[in-house]
Amino acid sequence: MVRTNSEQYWLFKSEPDCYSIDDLAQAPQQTARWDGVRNFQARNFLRDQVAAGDRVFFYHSRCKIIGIVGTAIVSRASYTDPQQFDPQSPYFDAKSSAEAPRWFCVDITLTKKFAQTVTLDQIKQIQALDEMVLRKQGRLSIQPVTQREWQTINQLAT
DNA sequence: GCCAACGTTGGC
DNA sequence: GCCAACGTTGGC
Repeated sequence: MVRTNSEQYWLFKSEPDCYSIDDLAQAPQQTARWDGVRNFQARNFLRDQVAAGDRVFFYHSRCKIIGIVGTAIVSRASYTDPQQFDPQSPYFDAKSSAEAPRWFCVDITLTKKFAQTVTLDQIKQIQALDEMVLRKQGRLSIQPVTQREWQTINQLAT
């Protein structure tokens, strides 16, 4: 994938028991570090593609109401995830070093919490969303979204 | 909480 | 560099 000048769209997954959109809403400046990503494909997106100004769907997984719960904007482009160097952290990685860091993070800022979740059930029923990465690669926690998918889901949310 | 799918690790 | 074993994700 080639980086273009225009903003790009992403979907970030989180288990709400771990970190929910309400946690983001209550964070200082409604901004949080999106860290702890420990999957190489997701890491590559974070490190190489996600840019400041890109738009993000906030997705709740492994919970009662699964789906997209709101939107955020990338407020800081990728930097090394400090938790990989902290032996106390669950995200510590002994194989990583300052010279060759393995893991990256970005900051996101809340832009909108949807009045109602756009549920996975809904997404599955809409033909325009058949090609979403979400539908094809269930386990990828950072994934690209097309402009058409972005618009379709935003329309559903209003 | 189960378990299928799939990513990662490590012995060979 | 293959692939079995293992660990994790995430919908149900």
